[in-house]
Amino acid sequence: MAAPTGNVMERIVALCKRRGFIFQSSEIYGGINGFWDYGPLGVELKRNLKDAWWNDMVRNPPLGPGNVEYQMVGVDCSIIMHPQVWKVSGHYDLFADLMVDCKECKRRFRADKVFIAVIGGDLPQPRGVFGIEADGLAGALEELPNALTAWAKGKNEAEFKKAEVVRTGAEPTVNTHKGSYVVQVHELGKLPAGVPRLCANCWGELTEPREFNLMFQTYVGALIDEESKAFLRPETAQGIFVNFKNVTDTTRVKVPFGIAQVGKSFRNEITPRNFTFRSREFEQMEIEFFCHPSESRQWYEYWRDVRLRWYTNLGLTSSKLRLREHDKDELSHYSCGTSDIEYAFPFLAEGDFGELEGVAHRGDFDLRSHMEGKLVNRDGQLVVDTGPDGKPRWKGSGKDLTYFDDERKERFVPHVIEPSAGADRATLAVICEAYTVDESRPSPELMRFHPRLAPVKAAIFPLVNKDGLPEIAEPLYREVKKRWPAQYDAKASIGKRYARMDEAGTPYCFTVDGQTKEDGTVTVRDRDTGAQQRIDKSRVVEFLAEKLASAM
RNA sequence: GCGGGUGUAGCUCAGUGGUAGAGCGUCACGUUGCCAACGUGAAUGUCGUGGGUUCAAGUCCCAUCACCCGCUCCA
Repeated sequence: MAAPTGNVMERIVALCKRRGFIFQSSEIYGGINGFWDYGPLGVELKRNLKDAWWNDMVRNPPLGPGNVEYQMVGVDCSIIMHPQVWKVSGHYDLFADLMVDCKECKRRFRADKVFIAVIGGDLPQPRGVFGIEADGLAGALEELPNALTAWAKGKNEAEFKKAEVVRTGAEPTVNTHKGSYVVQVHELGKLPAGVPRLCANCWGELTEPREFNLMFQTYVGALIDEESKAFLRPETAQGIFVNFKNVTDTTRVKVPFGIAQVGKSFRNEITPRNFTFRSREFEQMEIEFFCHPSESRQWYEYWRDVRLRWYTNLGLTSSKLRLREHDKDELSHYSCGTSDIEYAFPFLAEGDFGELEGVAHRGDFDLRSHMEGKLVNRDGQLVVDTGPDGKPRWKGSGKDLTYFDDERKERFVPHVIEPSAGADRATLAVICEAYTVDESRPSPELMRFHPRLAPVKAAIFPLVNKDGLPEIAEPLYREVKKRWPAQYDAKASIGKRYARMDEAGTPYCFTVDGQTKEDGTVTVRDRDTGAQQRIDKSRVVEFLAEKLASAM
């Protein structure tokens, strides 16, 4: 076969299509943006990955810090939940961002991050107007001198090129060689009549603020009205939080313990891109780990390390993986620490990494929210978000989600560590990692999946499709496939059959040949090295069991 | 959402307004007897989709969808 052409990612996408790992959703109708299907090999691969996660994290998790045992249990929650869940969790407000676009430079801003400065605002005709991009009004005032300089230079406003900004009283003043002007800085949502919305980048005209809703909406019941509106979950985590009390009431788990869930989530991403990396429908593997507040830091560090190790154990090379601790200004308002586990996907620029999993220290934010109502950060304190009437903006359940620790004789709201992994992203990383081109091989393209993840574990071939060889190979195949996904192939040359298995990532091929008839041995061919050895055909299942077990 | 590029067989891609093509893959038969071997044959196309121009459109024009790249966005 000719050497593969095109860039690495294009070749990976082509192989995924060609061999049935991943197809575009609704392809015969032209596809649908942001949705993908797994084919026969892909579904096995992804299932193996999810099974590995469930086994390693839920059924048989590693020992905790100081070799303590802890409990892990699972749940499987509905995708559509009570709409109040999303209002209290903050998704409803956060996902409905107002955005503005610049009609000229085409940049997009969050409406609450754009401020309009009016110079000489006390005059009927302001001396100048420009936009400032900043986080909050205070930030906008801080940013004013830089924004003014940029505007003066960009719009060639000679008078203001060397202007000085001074703060006197409530409003800043701009001093130039010609005079001094009061500056008013307005929030975009509270612009006085007649003040234009201008871009903070090119000072062009901005659109009206427009709503971007990142949650998928649907209606529960046949009657479509505002009352019946509901949402497809944008994360699996909330199902765990709202079942916290159910789990502690019914399972005898004791803090520290974790609840895990694997399932689909939905987000109306603005720009789905990069193959399956950013999809609108995706699958998550999430753990919410509940612990005493005094131990939360050590559990956070524990999970961060456990999760990173899990990926390396499944064959992702450490040089392409990294753990990135979020900066303070990058943290969500509730988080006391977050690390991303990232992978150097081939579709990213050299040196860039894409998120596989976030491990977040969420404090008591989630359980408290579902007790008290939606929380906001006010001066470093998480308090219930209240409306103009002083009542909670979004009411919590009012249920007691505190935990009584019998050993400590103490009641508290557990802190939460959340390792939240993307099943599709991990699958994609595994595919990218496995994809190998070795021009020295007769079959240059192969998928070097970790044997535990390989969609097909073994292939059984008669060297030729006659001379009594199929009569030996077929029973062997039936024996193997009782335990693992296996394939039988009697067609084409032996080299072509090996090559097909290389592309599917099958780690071992067993070939029945003339010698098998004499001494009962078959050859085992190793995918990665091409090396062969002979073993007795009665040992094939044992051989595979050893190889697949040691691979864990 | 913006700008640029691409879209023809399962994959990779040729195709000058005038008959829809190649290589690989797939399937069958033969040969072969441990690494995409060889021979013979076969199947496979809404030329992304919808309009328009034209005697005639894969080719030109318009719209639209999808994918890739760059912005933007990603709680």
